[in-house]
Amino acid sequence: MIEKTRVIFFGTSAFAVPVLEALSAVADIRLVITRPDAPAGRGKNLQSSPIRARAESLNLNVLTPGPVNNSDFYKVIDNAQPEAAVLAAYGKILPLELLRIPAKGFLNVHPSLLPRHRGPSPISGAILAGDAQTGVTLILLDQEMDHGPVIAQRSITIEPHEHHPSLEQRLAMLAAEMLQSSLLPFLEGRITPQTQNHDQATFTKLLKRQDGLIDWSQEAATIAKQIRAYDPWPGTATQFHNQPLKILDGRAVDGQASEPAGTVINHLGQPAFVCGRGLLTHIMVQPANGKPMTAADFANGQRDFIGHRLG
RNA sequence: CGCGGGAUGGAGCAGUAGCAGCUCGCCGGGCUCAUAAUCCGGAGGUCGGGGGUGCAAAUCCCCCUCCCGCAA
Repeated sequence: MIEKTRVIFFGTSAFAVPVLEALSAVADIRLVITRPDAPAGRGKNLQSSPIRARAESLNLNVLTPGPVNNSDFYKVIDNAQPEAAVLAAYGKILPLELLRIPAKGFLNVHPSLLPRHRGPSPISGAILAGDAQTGVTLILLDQEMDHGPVIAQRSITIEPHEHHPSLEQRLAMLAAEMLQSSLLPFLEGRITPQTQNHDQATFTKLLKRQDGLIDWSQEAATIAKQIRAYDPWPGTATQFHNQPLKILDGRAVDGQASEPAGTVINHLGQPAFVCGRGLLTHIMVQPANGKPMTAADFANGQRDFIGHRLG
């Protein structure tokens, strides 16, 4: 039996889980590096990363270092004698000294069609941009973010009303398939990485809670894309009676209204929100202490909802 | 012990001790070429569960279960 390639895996979020599983089938994973447990959720209990949970169930060695830019950590990595490393949604920038340790380099799974949507929120970036297609790119890491040469790339179609979670899940599956089919050919030298066309690079930024506050003066189409891109983080919300009101879904339609942007109006018997241009319809909301519901249901209990101007 | 809100007909909500209500939906009927229209009538609730106090509890006290917002 042939010895499997020794690799180290870096990853944190749920997107990385199928990738880890695929990797475990084709390589000898000596170490899994993920971010430390952190207080999270109601009650502020310590919570493991999805990768930590899955790696432990696969009986893999897991490390959860805080800072990774120190010689002690480099030594640990070096001692594992990795031929290559794979990184997927880890959440931290790795120092160049670390990238140099594995002889075959660090492979990075990035959920966009690089050089488009480099950076920390590529999936949201593709939805926000209104792209018809996105995909997964397997690259080698170099000193710049999402900048290295391309080993493999495949695209998929973004469905018309698709939200982030669905797209992320499909991209994760694609990423897992790609890693499984490309890793060995790359390590055996049968794939030559191709330099990216840096002139066409676009960049995404880290999403903050503030990004999820809806500006009703924007076009309905823009707001609808935000709703889909920011689900579930940071989410999209507005204010109603000084309470947050999450907007979970909505569709942009053409239409004019005399009311100012942010006003809730009756449109064909359903609540609709007036935007800078067009209307938002087919709305799902979630009030501060309630479950998700249609805007029509919400309006039944909040008699002043229609006609109210959201903030 | 991070902070906080909630559970009331099928859905969404009001109701701080004295006959359980509102909007929507549903069923039947009227009007109508038609409906996101409108009119008339009707069904549907042991008020999350258990215990306590009261002449009387959805409402006050104690315990339990479930759900959610903020924060990360």
